[in-house]
Amino acid sequence: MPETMTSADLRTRNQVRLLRAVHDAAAPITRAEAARVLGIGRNTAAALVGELERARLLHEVPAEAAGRGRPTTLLVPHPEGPLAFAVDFREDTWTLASVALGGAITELEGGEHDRTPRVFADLRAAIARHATDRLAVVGLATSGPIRDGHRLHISHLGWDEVDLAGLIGPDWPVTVIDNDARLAGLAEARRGALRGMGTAMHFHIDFDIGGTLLLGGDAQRGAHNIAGEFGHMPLTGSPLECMCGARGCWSLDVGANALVRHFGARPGYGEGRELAREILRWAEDGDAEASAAVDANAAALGTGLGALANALDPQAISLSGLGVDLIRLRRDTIESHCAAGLMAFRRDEPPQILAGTVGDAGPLTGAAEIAWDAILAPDRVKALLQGA
Amino acid sequence: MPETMTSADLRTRNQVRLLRAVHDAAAPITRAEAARVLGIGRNTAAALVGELERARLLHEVPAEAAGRGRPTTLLVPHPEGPLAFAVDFREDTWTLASVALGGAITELEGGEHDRTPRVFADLRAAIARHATDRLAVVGLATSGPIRDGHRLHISHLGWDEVDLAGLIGPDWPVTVIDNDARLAGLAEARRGALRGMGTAMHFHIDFDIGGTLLLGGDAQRGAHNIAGEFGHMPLTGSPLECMCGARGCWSLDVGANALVRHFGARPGYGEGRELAREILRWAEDGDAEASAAVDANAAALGTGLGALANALDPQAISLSGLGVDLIRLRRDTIESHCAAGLMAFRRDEPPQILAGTVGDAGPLTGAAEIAWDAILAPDRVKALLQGA
DNA sequence: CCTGTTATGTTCTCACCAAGAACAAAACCT
DNA sequence: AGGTTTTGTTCTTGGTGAGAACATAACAGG
Repeated sequence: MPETMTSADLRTRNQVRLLRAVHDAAAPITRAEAARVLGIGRNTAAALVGELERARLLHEVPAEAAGRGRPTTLLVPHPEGPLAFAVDFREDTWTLASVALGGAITELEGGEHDRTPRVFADLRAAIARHATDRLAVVGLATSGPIRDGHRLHISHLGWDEVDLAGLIGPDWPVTVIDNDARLAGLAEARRGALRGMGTAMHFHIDFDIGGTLLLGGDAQRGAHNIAGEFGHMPLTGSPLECMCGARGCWSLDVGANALVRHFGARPGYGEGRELAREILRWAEDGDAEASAAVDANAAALGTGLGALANALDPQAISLSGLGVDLIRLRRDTIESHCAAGLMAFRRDEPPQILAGTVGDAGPLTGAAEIAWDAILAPDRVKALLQGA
Repeated sequence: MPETMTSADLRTRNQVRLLRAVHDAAAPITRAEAARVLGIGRNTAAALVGELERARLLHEVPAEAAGRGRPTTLLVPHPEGPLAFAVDFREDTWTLASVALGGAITELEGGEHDRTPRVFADLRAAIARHATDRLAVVGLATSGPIRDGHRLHISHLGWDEVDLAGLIGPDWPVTVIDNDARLAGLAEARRGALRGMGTAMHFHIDFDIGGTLLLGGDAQRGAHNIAGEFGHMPLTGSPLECMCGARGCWSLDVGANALVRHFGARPGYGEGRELAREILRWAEDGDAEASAAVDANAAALGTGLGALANALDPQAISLSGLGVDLIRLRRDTIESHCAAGLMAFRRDEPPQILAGTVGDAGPLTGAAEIAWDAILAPDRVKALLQGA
């Protein structure tokens, strides 16, 4: 919302709030319910919805009566309304999906790629194959930090400061981009295990640890858009040098690389992920060596979480990727090491440690969220309303 | 601002914005200037100011003409308008000050105390001595975490979970309270070295390290109001056990306790602070032993800052307390160790490390800010306007 | 000293907004 | 079948900021 507000902006503001209420709700809400939630009168709600319907942003369908009272309507996405596309761009695959208001995801297409920036041309082509005039914004999840929003750095693809302006050109639809770990956290905050929490954290554990601090349902980005490298803090006393250039990083003790290193394999960004999964399976089957590796991983994970909880005081911490397995296999180890790292006075109220509920769809879901954030920006909604 | 807004709330919103513009400005602004800043018309500004003047929130005084054009008025605090009182409650002294809109501080009284919660009765009495009906809100800075906003824990006074409800009773004026390190950071963000920065951090280095993450000019509080214990993360590999209950805390290597420990003195919360200052002086005078202690302190400080910058990506980091001396004496050591702890790709754009400019007045200034935040809350402003 | 320029204050009209009251409608309950 | 409950609809009303037109008070320059 623009700082300055005229009485006309007030209307836009309430319409955005209404759209957000529809988008954020777990299930479709009725018009009367929306009026109650927003604290506005039924008459005003009717007027707002009417305009939004004409602008093809909302659609009213009869709601089956529930109890007494005159039947109302359900607020659902307009069948000809704007759509967000979401792209989950991974190590060697990508997925393109279409996402309606409310967050319903329809997978459109997937593909593999050759790990070169040429893949962006493929993505553009895939988007073009499915795009209609309903496509409003593309949200893209990628790994690696995206400095200042356009300088992409994906170390395991060997992409060093690739300029997104050269990849996402003027022929693209409006595109917003962020990194996968942050978007996975955003997805948990908006639609998953962290919903409704004022202060929370999320960590995605893959080769190493990426994460984000979530405040009021929004992911923090930092001054240069590269916040969230919690894995590169020296929290567990490792003596090793990290690929990132620092020493003793938490990620050296947690994640696929750390698991693999326990088995003497040289950690890197090749088959490490498969081997790590195997190690987890071996540990589950009782293999002693594998169990020790998983124990160490879980312990280091817990230690780091405790340290971070001291500093940032999250209500809960959710995990995705290998973190889900570690919770399943070693919750006690994680929690006891977390508690040991907590300041004593915090131990009676430790952060909840949760497995993410959005799961593998985290980056895609998060990408959809930032795309819809862009669509539901006041200025854009205002333009859509005026155009109609 | 309430989520729900009627057209009347719009007026309040703009009046709050106007008051904030006056409060936040470095120097008094004119009415025409305020209109430009807020993006409203001169007519609207005149109406808003008129109501605020009647409500004794603002006062207009003729501005000496600067260049051409019809002379305008300066917006200054109303001579009979509300005042905030700010209290800086320290280890064994306290200071009470009165703060007008705009942030001008008038020290009223100071005192010593016996380190027992009885001091709160003294504070209440001091406030009563100076209070008039202009007193609106008291802001109080204390050390130690304040869990859930009311459970006070000051380890070096031996206060363990003292309930503020028993100390700040219903006979007190409206009082807001927060801890000194966080408020010092808030002061830097609002009126000091961090002004205008979207993401920044502040650390107050005393016996140990307290700090806060500052986002958009506001200090983060966490889920239980106990965020900011950055000093209790194991960032520098210390093998020692910390008084907090964890192990290896950063604070074991940085701050007065760490300096004192270098000299074989048992760190605690007694004369440590004086000895630490002496060590700094000896180091300045060239004493080798003291220099080594200061070197180690500065190195550990830098290492920790680098780690935190990886995670949170602040634009700048400001320091207060001993941190100011460490910057003065060992900026290079701090910066080189910070750089070594940074991920390599961050090193060409490291966080600025700044000495705080609010200085010793940080907690008091921050306490005044949270008090004025409470006064300038939309609901309160609305009530004041209606009462007039 | 007079006149034009410039920035601001002031007044008035206007489009717009949400609240609220009163009434209508459509379901359920007994 | 009639009362109850919830929501939709309509109309009036008080309030808000924008914008245009004009007034005012300083300065600058001849």
